[in-house]
Amino acid sequence: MRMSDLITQEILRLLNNSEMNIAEIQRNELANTIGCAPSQINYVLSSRFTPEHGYIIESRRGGGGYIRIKRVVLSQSSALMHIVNSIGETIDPMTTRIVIENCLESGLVDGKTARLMAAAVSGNAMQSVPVEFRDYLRASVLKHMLLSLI
Amino acid sequence: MRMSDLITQEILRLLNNSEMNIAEIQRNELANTIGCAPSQINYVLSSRFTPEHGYIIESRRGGGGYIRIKRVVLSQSSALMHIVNSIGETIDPMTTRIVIENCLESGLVDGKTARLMAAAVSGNAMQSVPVEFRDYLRASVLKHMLLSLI
DNA sequence: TATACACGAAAGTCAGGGAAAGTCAATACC
DNA sequence: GGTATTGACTTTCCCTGACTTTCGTGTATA
Repeated sequence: MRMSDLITQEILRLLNNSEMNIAEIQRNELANTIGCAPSQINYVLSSRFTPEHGYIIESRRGGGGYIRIKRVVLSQSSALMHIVNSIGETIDPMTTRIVIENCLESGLVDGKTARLMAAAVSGNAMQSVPVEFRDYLRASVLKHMLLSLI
Repeated sequence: MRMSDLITQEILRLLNNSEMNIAEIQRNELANTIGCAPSQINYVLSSRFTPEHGYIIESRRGGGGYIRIKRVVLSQSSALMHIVNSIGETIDPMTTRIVIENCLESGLVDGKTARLMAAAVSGNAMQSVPVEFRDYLRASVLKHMLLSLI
């Protein structure tokens, strides 16, 4: 069995044992008990516990540091997932506006959130990057924001 | 639990017990009851109770000395304006995190909004633009989002 | 009486070390 | 060719101890 699978298994076990769908680990400790390099943990987290997979990671360095893995429970948020998946590599301002308006109308987000997202991907906000990057950037930022709502 | 967390907790407790949002401590005494080096108190104050975080510190040395921590309460819009103005042309991920956490702790934004903003300016979201633009972009996007809340 | 000075009791500063997580490029394994 | 794995290096955060600065007070002296 592969190391990455062992690590994945262990994290899932912790998540299942938790009422709150939260697993908190110490990187070096876990790496030790499993017997792998600490950085391997990062690899597993960044390849299998991404927001796209329905997980949120937060961490802290230094003494008493930790890594916290939250599993997101899919309910009506699968609608958001659907929207996220429908957004490609790039998105133009017009389509962006439509996506946000749809979210608002379908009640997935409230007015305040919609305005916030619109502000984040507005033309004004993106003037500091060259035109050729903007559609990529807009897609990426929009997707990350939508995922954060899950 | 980390010492810095204990100290933080105790100061917050004192602040919450105070009508005036003022906590007054004696450094050596607090260090003693908690069981840490006195200078550790300074560390906590300078890392978690800064003006950026919405606190003002004043102190006095010598016999009968003290440290006074004041929590500043601003109106929401002026506080947001203040934060926006304090953000320059560029902002690095670290400072960004502090700004957003600050907004959260001071109640300017709720948890959901904080997560949304963090997602919008996360490193992951910005991978599609070259490194040299990211700090400019982050500043711009963050400011636009904050302004949209007013 | 008034001034100066000494001394102790606080808080402040800073360099340094240790503990943890993050990053990345190179390599190994399907 | 893509996925795993590692190790070296970096960054962030925590904590301490030695030393410095500031303040109040008591005391000696002109």
